[in-house]
Amino acid sequence: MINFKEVESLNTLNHSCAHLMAQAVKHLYPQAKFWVGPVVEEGFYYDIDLGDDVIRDEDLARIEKEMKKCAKDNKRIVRKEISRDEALEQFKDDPYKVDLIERMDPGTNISMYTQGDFTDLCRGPHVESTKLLKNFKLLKHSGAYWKGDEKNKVLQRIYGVCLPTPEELEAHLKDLEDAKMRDHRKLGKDLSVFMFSETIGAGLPMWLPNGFTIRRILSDYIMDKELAQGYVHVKTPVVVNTKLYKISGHLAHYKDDMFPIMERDGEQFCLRPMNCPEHMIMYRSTLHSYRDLPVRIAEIADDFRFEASGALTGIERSRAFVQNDSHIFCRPDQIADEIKNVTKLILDVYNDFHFENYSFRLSLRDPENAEKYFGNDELWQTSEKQLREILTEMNVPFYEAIGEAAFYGPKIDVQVRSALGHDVTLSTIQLDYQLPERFELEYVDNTGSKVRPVVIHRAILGSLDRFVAFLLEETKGNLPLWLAAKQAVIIPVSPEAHSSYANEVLLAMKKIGMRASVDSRNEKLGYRVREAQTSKIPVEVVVGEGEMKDHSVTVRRYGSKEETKMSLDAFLDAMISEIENRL
RNA sequence: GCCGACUUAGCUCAAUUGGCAGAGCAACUGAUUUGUAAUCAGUAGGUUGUAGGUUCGAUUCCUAUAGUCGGCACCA
Repeated sequence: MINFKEVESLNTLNHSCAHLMAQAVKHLYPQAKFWVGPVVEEGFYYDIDLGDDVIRDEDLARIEKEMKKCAKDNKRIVRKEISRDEALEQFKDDPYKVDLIERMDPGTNISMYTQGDFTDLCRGPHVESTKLLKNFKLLKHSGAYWKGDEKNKVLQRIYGVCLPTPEELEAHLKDLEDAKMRDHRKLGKDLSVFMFSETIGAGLPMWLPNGFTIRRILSDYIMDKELAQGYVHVKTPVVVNTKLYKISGHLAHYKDDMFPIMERDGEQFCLRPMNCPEHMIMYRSTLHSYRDLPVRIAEIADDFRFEASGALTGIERSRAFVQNDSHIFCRPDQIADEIKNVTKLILDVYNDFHFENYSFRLSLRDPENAEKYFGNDELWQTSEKQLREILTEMNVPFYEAIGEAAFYGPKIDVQVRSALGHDVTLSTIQLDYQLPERFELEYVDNTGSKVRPVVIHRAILGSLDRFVAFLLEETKGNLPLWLAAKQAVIIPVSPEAHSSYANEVLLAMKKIGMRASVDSRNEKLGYRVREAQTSKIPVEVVVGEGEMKDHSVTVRRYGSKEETKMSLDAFLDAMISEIENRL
């Protein structure tokens, strides 16, 4: 997908197109006042105050029409510089422009761009003339809080995209359409992976047999990896007494994101939004020697968060999900090694899934919002520095993001992009000095005194739900053999004559642990082949007269037209190898 | 939660200005016994998301509500 922000020529083109749109909007809505119109990865947008008016779907076509008119005029786009004071005077009736100008340094000149009857404050640069802006499309519109603060007025935001030629525009719009085809919500429905029901409730997914099979394979896979790395697995309850979250601080910091509290016999309970506090209690239940650390407690844990209704996105963000969670309790001198091991595990797992499109993000606190976070400045600076050094030392490329930290500590997140372009966190590693303090965790050091350990929170697959969402989108629903819910279908050419041999083949495949079935329905071969293909089943085995005679199979793989006849034994060996090597 | 939109058979979609709600696929029944992407015929399937209202009459107009979608905000 094109990144309009990073390609310089497209950046200029799209920013100029934002001005063209503003000009058209001004023609149609004379009361319009303009905030900012930046270029973003997907094109451009402009935030506009229309007074009491709002943009509706049908308005986009009207605005597009007016833009075409403005572009046809072929107006030159002219730059002019004025002083800050002159600018303040000229825009004194526009509170948005005044706000922008006042935040610039006194003494700096301010540039303005004019095209025909429209002038806007802008840093530029712009294209020469409006006639270069003919190949655009307004994509969507929405309300957007001024300055991103929900206490502020809702402005009207209109998104669009502009390309140099009609052909490129058409191709780009086609790409956007295609992306929708691999949206995990569509694939999940088409392939019967999961479902939602209005009667069950919004954001509460139900995993269908296919989906459950995939999840079971994933959780077995990750638990085996963890066992090999010295983790221990536990199970803790999803309903807990709220006093647990009073100690952890979640009740103060997180209550809005939790399901409502339940009361019975004078006690309060809640559905857990995460399981860290329970692991703290579990650690605290026994005495720990410095020799025994690190203790790595892991759980495939059901968690519940009352996500805002507008935030729900299939199984990518739901209200009930399962985390592949762990808490590592270690000595301060073990932090670096532990974080390195977790990072290595993440890279190892991503390699097994053949993921390539991900990036490491160092998530830091926003010092301007210090009250949102626990702990003192010095501790934050030390731990942020520590994570930065580890990533640098490991040669893992990363970027830094201010304001993305957890309230108790900085994080290393692994970010991926969904089919529709959302930036979501898959894996996470979090350094935490706060919970050990709040739960008064201890271990006995080599002098016999009690010392506080450090906690590292980490999730490799993140949540199994979100992981499956990403997996479906990355593979377009065409899962590798080891993960496919149904790995093979065996089709007897004639259900009557060849079913018994087909069942013999099935038995052999089941013996090597494969998930397969025989399709002996009273349908033509072509019909059954078609259904196997549209269900994206990786392996299709056809058996008829010939195969029966020499104990062989004819194999066709998903997405391929090639038919390969081989002995049953050779076929089984190939399957075993492919599954074991996770190809 | 906020702004905008959508919701018709199991699925994908139709239904002219308010006038008897349709199609394809799937399901079921029968015939057909199949060599790599849809064999033929028939049957059944709906309080048009839900609850109100306007009207002689509502899938269509209005109100509320639920769910979904696109953004915004949120996202340990």
